[in-house]
Amino acid sequence: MSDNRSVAEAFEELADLLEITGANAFRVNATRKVARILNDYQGDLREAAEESGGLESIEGIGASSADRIRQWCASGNISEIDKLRSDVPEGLIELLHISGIGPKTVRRFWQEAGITDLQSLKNAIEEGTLESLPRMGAKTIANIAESIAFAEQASERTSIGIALPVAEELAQALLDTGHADRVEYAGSLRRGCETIGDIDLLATASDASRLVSAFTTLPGITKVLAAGDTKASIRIDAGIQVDLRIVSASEWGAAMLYFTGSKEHNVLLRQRARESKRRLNEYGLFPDDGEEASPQSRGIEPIAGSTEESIYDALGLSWRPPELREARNELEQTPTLIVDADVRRDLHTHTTASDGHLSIEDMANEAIRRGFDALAITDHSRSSVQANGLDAERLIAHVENIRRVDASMKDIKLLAGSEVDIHADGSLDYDDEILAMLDIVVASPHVALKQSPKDATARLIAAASHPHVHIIGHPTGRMIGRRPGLEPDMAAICKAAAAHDTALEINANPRRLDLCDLHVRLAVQHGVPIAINTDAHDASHFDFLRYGVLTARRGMLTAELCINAWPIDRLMEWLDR
DNA sequence: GCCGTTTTCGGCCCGACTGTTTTCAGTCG
Repeated sequence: MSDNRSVAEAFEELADLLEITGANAFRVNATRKVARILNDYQGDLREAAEESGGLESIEGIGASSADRIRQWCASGNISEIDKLRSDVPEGLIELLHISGIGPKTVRRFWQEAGITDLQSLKNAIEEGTLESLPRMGAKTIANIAESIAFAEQASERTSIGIALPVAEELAQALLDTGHADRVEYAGSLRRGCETIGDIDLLATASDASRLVSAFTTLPGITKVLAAGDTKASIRIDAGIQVDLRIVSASEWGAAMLYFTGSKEHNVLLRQRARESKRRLNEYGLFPDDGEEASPQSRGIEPIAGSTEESIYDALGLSWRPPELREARNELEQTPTLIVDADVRRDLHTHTTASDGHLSIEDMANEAIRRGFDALAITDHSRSSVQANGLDAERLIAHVENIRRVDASMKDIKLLAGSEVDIHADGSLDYDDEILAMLDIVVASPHVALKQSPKDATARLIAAASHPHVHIIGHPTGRMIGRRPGLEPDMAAICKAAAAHDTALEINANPRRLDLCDLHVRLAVQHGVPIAINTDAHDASHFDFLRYGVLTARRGMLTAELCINAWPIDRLMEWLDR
């Protein structure tokens, strides 16, 4: 694990411990914010710690957090966390992460019922000892028991590759009931996050209560968590929670803004509204007259609210693409981000020659069907034995096949390539003379993904500096939620890639999304060319493109820097260089 | 704990829903 992530986790734990001990909520929030900032931080934390005032210059990190980070850098731990750990039973932290149980409840369980972990909570529920606590009725206890059961069998977050199609189906299902006028998904899904906690749907309807009852009786529901006049939550059998909020058309923009988040972005906007004596909530942007009761409940007319644009405009900001609403560089100028339609070709795909499911012809026809002007066939190299990688002899025959099919097809340009393994030491899996005969070389790490950051950096710099390499494929080799992959000094990789005009790939497979959004941002800042490829092994895998584009947009990628979006002549020149 | 062309102290985003109360605390997003 990288230093930055380790310290971020320490601060996350500190926030949990503070919450359980009943610390000031603003202090807890500030601590969580520090954890998030450290997690996003792309610089060298140790370097910043050594520089006088280096840490304090990062917005959101004050003197005491800076001291704690320096302490961590020097000794590997933080004394306040150690102190709290000795006071608070370790098992309480996992209770905090169960839906419906918050810090106050954890604290009461601990201090008033002697509960110290999940098991003792389950025992207390079974023995009925919780009911003696105030404000702890039978229904609350039953809900907690159910949340525990759910948490024990469900994984924490869902891949965007699963959630996005489900959200689109649900939105269509609600429209099909005839009770909704408009339904769209919002939340982390709309922001294009790689994983999502739940699906947020926003709707307009002439009869909200009928839509709520239609929603809570959709097929495939395992539990209705809440059902109010304008808001309802369900859990569906895919194990995902889905929230529906029904608003009027005049509130649509404010609600979309609020429901899309991120929470931190909303806070920024609301702070900005307050600075100019206005008040932003999910019903609109209102003048702030100092009254506590909500303005919409007092019939006050909003300044803006029907569209997101109108609200940003009234706050003196330009509309912000959802992918960039993460409270990172929010005031930075937004370039025109790449869109799906900009991508004209896929430069990393497989066929039956290695571990793909379709022939060269079938892949080419699928690419034509999707409107691509070119397709690179890049089967695995010899070391990827598990993927039926090609030795030099098979590769030469395969290249001949690709060129023969290419000659027979008018509507697409086929590029004969390879996805060449990058060995642990940075050398490649084919000799230079073999590589030289290929149209395109994608070099990817597949093994030795646990090597040290130092070795990983040297390995990837060597590959990015190789004269025959065009693209570094899935640079870290991570699998989301399963393995972290390499953790190189990405800034150093970007410098090498920029110097040698080598592209870094965003592998669009939703299980990978590698580069991740923050690495894309770094690469874009270094002017590194970026490839967005699906790594398709089958026709349906071309659908992954959208996830790659969302990740690219989160990294502020423009079409200009994306080699898949260039005019074909420019690409061919670049490949030939 | 963080922050400051109003403040170095005193603020810190805002509302819906539930379950428990009988006016509201806690949780969530």
